[in-house]
Amino acid sequence: MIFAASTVLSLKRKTTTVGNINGNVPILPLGLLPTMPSSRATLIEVATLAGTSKTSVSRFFGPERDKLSATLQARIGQAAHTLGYQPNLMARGLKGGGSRLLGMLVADIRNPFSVAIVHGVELSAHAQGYSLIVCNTDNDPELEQRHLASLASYQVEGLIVNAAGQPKQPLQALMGSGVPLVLIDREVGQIGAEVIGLDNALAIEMALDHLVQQGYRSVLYASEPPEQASARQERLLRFQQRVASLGLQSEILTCLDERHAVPVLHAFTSAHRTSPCAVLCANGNATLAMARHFQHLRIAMGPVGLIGIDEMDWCALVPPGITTLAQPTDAIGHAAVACLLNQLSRTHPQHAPELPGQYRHAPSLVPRGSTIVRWPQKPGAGPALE
Amino acid sequence: MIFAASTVLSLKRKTTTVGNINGNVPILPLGLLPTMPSSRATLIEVATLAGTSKTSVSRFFGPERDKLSATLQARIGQAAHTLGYQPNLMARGLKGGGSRLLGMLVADIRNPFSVAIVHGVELSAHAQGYSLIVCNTDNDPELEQRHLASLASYQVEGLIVNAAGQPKQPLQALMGSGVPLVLIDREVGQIGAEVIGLDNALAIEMALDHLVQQGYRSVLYASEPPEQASARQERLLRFQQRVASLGLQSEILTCLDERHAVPVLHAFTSAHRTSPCAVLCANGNATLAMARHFQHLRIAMGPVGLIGIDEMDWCALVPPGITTLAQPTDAIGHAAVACLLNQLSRTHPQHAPELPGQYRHAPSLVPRGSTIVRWPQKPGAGPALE
DNA sequence: CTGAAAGCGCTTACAG
DNA sequence: CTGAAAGCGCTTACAG
Repeated sequence: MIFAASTVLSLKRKTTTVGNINGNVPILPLGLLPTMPSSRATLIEVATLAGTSKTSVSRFFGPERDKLSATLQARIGQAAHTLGYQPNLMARGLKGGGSRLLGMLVADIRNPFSVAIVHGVELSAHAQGYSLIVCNTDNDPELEQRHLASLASYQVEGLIVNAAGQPKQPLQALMGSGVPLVLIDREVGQIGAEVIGLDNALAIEMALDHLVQQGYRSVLYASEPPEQASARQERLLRFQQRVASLGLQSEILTCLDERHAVPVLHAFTSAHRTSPCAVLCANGNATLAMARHFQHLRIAMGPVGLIGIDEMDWCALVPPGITTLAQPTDAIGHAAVACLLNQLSRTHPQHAPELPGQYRHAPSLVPRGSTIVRWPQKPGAGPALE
Repeated sequence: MIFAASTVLSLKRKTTTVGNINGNVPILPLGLLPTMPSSRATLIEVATLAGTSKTSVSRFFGPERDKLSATLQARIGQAAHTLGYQPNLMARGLKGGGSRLLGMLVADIRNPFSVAIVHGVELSAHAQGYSLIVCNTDNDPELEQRHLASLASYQVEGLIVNAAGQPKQPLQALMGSGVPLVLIDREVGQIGAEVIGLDNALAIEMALDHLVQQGYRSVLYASEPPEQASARQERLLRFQQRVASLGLQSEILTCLDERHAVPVLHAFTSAHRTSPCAVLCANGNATLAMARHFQHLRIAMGPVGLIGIDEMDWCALVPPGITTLAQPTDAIGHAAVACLLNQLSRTHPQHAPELPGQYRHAPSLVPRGSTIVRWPQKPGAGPALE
């Protein structure tokens, strides 16, 4: 009888045929396919094949296609097709046709929220005929500077920045040379660019109102260190204001490391046995960390409330479900692109000036078991800690 | 009384007037900063300021910098600095210096596994001086074709493709025109490009060995539909082989929708009350779906085993913790870039030919409560359903 | 060690 | 409606 021989990993890994294949790269059939074009077709080849000029071919692929006669259009289309021609966007960008590239700087690509925003931006950008270079800065200000320089090198037509540090100089330089800029979620100094993101004040209000409605009377606010990130600052500030005006007891935790946070959480819940207390997490990372700490301390969610900004796909899975405020990430991404293109349209008035959407977006409350409890009959009694 | 209002940040930021600001975009101070360069500096301006030729400036920013005298280098460096010069990579790419751009196609950017791979690729690419254009295809073959065309337009020097469909034609065309290509996780026809990813056979073996060791005697395999995705096929195939040779009872589920999967899961666990049974999930999506179904049916994890390929940050959070096989995503991303650059070095022998790492990577088992159970004393008895 | 010149693939006035 | 020509910012033989 096998009595839980846990953790015995038998990675026999011997010759599963799939060993490490070093050095010896298989030879690719590159030179072996003489029928393949050895390099991409160019404008001039299309022109020659179609029996016309470069100018006309260029027009065919630009906004002036209508000015070509039907027959010419047909010939060019035919030639381009048989050659598999794709305009070289780098060359186009060089001459003034615009690179049709947008750059995006993301502070932490492994954050699901960031990814959701990138996804929204990408959808919107592609819908407008732009491609997107995404650079992840891993919250490293130095790397951020390098990426910014690199994006400038690629002649991006616009920049969407979720700042890691405060790259005020480089951004100002870019704006000075006419590159439209929008910020996502975080401000950078007084740089005069639009910041698009969550309506942070509203989110905090919604969270606190919900907690109050559910009967919680004291709140521990859990956030990563707020310096440098304006969204965190806005949320924390509003929390402080609101908690005061609601007459709630409160405490603030700005370091989520287990060593620091677990004792704080423990002390907080212990101190508030006489009336229901809850934890409000400033973002997804905080929610993840605090959920772990709840588990570590075997604190039951619900009896001690837990609510967090940012919805994640596992929030419903952790019993009894974690209440969240979901950010409208697609809308935010869309607004960022719209705002960018709107700026672009000042320079290139041929594009219709799109209305930028709103800049501060309302979250939506997703109530779950972690904040929904039937308190014991006796009013004023502490939460059942089952 | 405010209980420990620690860390009171006085973020004055007073007008938190974060309402919906519609239409009315604030005017940017673009024209108001006459000291700013109205556009990016060019090679020729640097040359003029440094009192030298374009050629020398170009050399200064290329691999031939050493060939310039120390004084000339100093002068050029100085001039470039004061002008804030950044080489225009699009122009460089045009002439033959290489675009220094890599393209990456991702089937589903919202999948944490994909994001982790992108992150690894990005790290590695930047370390080698390349930038990365990431295009997400949302598993849409048509969109995939468009993105491929678009990447070609940007003259990427190499392509990393996590295929959504079977874009054999376009990829072959690209390879034909000399663009290095590596595939991630999924094959595309018999296209002759390296596939980099998990050692799927090994992963399945490790999962089954672990389950057997833990005393489970029958296994339900849960996967998204395997057509089109070679990794899914490889995993499924190995499961079938292995389960046969181990003499396990098994069942296969290839539709994870609640309507379809929940009854199957219910029937499976009901049919195997007499000996411990477990569910093996083919990837992170499957794990998420099946965890939901467990919850829906109130099946206790552990007594009914649950193990999945792909580690996710919440797996430890769902009690009693979900056992996973973590993919070494950074290594996979790194291998992809190395393989690409290795191909590139054939064409440009000045680069040292890097050794490609291995192509099939071993996962690592992360054992948790969902597969670790102390079975009841009586051997042969069913799992305790607490 | 340094530079004049040609050319990468495209766009855009300018002229028919 | 169509095309010849100049030029975008850079690199790279080729000559000194």
